[in-house]
Amino acid sequence: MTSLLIRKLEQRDTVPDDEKQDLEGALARVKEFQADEDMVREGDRPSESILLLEGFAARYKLLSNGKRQITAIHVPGDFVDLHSFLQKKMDHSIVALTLCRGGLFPHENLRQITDTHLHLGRLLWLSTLIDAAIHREWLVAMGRRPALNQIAHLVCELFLRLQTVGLTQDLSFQLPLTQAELGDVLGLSTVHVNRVIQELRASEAVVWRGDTVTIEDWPRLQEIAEYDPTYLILDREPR
Amino acid sequence: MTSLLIRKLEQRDTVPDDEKQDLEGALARVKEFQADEDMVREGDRPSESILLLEGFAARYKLLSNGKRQITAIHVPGDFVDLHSFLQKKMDHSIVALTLCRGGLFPHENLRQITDTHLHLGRLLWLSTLIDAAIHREWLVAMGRRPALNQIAHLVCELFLRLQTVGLTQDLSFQLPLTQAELGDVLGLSTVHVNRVIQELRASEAVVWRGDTVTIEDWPRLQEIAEYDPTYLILDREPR
DNA sequence: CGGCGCATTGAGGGCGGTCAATTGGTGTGG
DNA sequence: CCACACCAATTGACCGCCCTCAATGCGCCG
Repeated sequence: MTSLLIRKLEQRDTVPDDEKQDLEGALARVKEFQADEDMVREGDRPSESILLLEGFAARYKLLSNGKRQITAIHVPGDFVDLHSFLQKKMDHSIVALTLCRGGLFPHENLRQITDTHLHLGRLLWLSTLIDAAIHREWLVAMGRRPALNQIAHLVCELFLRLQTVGLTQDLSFQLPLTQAELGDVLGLSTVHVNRVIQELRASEAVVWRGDTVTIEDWPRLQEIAEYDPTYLILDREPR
Repeated sequence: MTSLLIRKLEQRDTVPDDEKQDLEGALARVKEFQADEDMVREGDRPSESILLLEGFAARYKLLSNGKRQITAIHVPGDFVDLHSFLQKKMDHSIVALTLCRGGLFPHENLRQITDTHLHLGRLLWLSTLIDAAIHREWLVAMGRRPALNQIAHLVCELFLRLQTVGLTQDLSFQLPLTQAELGDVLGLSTVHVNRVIQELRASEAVVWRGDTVTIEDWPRLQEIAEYDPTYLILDREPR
């Protein structure tokens, strides 16, 4: 059940067998979430953290004016709310964007394996640091990049993150988000997302039809996005 | 030297004396940074992390078009680059916004105290989670709030963060950032920052003269910002 | 076939950007 | 004590990216 998470961790460091086994053992049960169902809600005090096994999920906040901002997109292999282990009270909600399966890790189990395996604990810490690094990259994109570059940046990021967990096919991947949801990610209106996607298509860097995104010209896309993947920490070294 | 950090941690959990002592012991030396001097640079692989003892610092990224986005503001008591302990390679730079003093914690020392004191390790993990929560809040503000609300939100946040480390006087605090730097924080132009600050003054929620910001009407300011401090995790409980 | 959700398009408006000039405070040298 | 430089704050004019409102297409499914 934890193979995608382990694959993600092994991208950054070697993971000994005993750590893998105890990690697997810490998973208590699997729960299914319908599309558009909240997996965790703002204000909750979860007693377990959810590892996304299948599907796409998003962290978000709602404002009083009815607007929504998505602050993270999660793909299989990501812990969607590992931070609740120490943060205790949720400051935002998490929604299943598609049908999702989640592996539940009781906080007491997480406590036990991180106390036992200090190295594994550091890798879990690292995975929350990667989340933070992605947040920063989105901040840069939202604050200082025009919409076309911003959306190109998102495509680059999702491609690499999905590739890490084996969810790409050659140079294409499934992106099951509506344009309205993309707008909530990028801080744009649905209408503008639509126009910018058309502009991206016109650049011929990607083919984007329905849920399928295919990168036709990676150098060109990377140039539009001014993309540097350092923040994803894709190098394996002792941590 | 570590009193402000300890104060920050004690806001979230009790810190036993032996943890305090070993934390203090892990600080190797103190270094001074001039205003506008980079404390750490993108691409660096620091062997030590810096605890900000005095002054204001900021994490930022530069884009090829010459624009800059600040992704975090750090105040005394904050570790500016604790994440480099596990992340190894810096994906962004950190600049001293004012004259700063920083306490240097060699990563080997951090490794030792987090291996020895699992609880202290969790508190340091937590402090990086708070950084991430702040990133998310900024994402919401940049993506979905108009500039006036966004800047009001920043004022609320900085007031509470500075209050935690005792750097407020009653309802006012020093904010030694130029309007250009605030623009880089908020993703706005200098000109617009200026206009929005004037608008905020006109609301009579704050008095903002030079470096000094005084909150005149907290409820009104909080309402403008739609401010909920949950994300700062200001409650003390076992972690 | 009709309903529904999502993508797409058009028209018009506003928030925030750029460019450029002016003000004002502070520090320095004559 | 004043001239000058310098930096940050402020203001004005104009522009454009992106927003809102609203309608239309389009594929899927009961």
